[in-house]
Amino acid sequence: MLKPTKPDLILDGAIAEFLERGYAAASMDRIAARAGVSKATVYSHFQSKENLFVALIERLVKSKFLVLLEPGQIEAVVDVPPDVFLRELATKILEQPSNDPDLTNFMRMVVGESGRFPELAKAFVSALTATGLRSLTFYFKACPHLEIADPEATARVFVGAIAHFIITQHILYGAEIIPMAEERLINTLVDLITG
Amino acid sequence: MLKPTKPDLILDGAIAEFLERGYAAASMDRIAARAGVSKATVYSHFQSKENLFVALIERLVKSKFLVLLEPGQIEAVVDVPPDVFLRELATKILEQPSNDPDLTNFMRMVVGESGRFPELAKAFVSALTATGLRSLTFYFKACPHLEIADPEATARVFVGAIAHFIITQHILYGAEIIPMAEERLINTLVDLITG
DNA sequence: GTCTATATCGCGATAGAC
DNA sequence: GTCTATCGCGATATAGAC
Repeated sequence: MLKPTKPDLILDGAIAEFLERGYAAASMDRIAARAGVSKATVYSHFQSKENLFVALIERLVKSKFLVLLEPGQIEAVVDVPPDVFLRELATKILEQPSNDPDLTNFMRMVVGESGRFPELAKAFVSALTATGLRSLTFYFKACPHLEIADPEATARVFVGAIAHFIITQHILYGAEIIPMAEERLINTLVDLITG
Repeated sequence: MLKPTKPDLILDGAIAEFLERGYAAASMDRIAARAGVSKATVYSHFQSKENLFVALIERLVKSKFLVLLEPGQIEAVVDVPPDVFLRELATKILEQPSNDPDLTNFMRMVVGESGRFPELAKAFVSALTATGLRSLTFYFKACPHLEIADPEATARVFVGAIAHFIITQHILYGAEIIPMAEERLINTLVDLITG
């Protein structure tokens, strides 16, 4: 499509503005300017700043950052050795912040606004965390020779260790304070789970 | 002391305001009102909103939330069985959000403002995450019969799994979407590490 | 539908009396 | 040191022409 619709232009401008400044500091004037439309046009499509923000985050949750773990990916690889599969999975997740720098600011905003926008936080958990945990739990159950007593809790440990590593190292700039090679985390995690 | 100083009154008011609304939406008028002083008095002690915010977060990082893991605590218990010790440690950390509800909003704010206040994020990582990891790494090294190949990375897994559980369940309201008893995480984590 | 122009308000920060 | 009163600005949101 050569001519994107105005709402799409507005949402694109809003992404940049909100991700850069956060909800409260984002300006509807700047969003309109970035989109190349007037402020009145923004308000004719989204009735308020809060409406625009909610529509935006829901769009981001549903489309842009859903690639992390697609349900179909895991079921197809039950024949690969578990340590190889888990190592690849961990590597792929840890690469995400480098592949899409927006992801870092997006997580900052979801966490930062979770107290004032609980529904958005829940949408994030449902779409990303819950989906990933469900897939990984399914995989652990499908690998009976791993003898995992509690597949669901084991998935929490795996995802939690990796997600917190990303939060600490990249989002909170811990890489400059307590650096650690990703391989060490991956090796330790895979060894713990596959024995 | 019967009469708290003005700066302390101001900081107390600022805590509530910033934790409730976040940096950008916090109002210097409301902070002054909460502290029971005039706005000019606030500016005479802290030259700007940003200065006040930085002073506040540094105070919170250094004092209020440092109780999580004191360095002296771990060294004294090398004779307790590791599984018992790790279980108690995990339980204590997981209880923190209930013991101090401010902790939840504090973590929301540190993560949410980390892009615009990187130094505060680093102060948080240095004071809390790094301290906790250092203590736990020391403990793992002092338990040679656990045969931990990489104590530092193992500490990351332990702390990361628990911290991410808190973030998902409490900060992002995941408890309503993907509930899980804390015991299951603790059991799984301790079993993985102590074999 | 989209624009320009404006209404209304609260913000961070300060001047000046006491 | 602390107050009252205020400045200048940019915010969200809207009215009305086209």
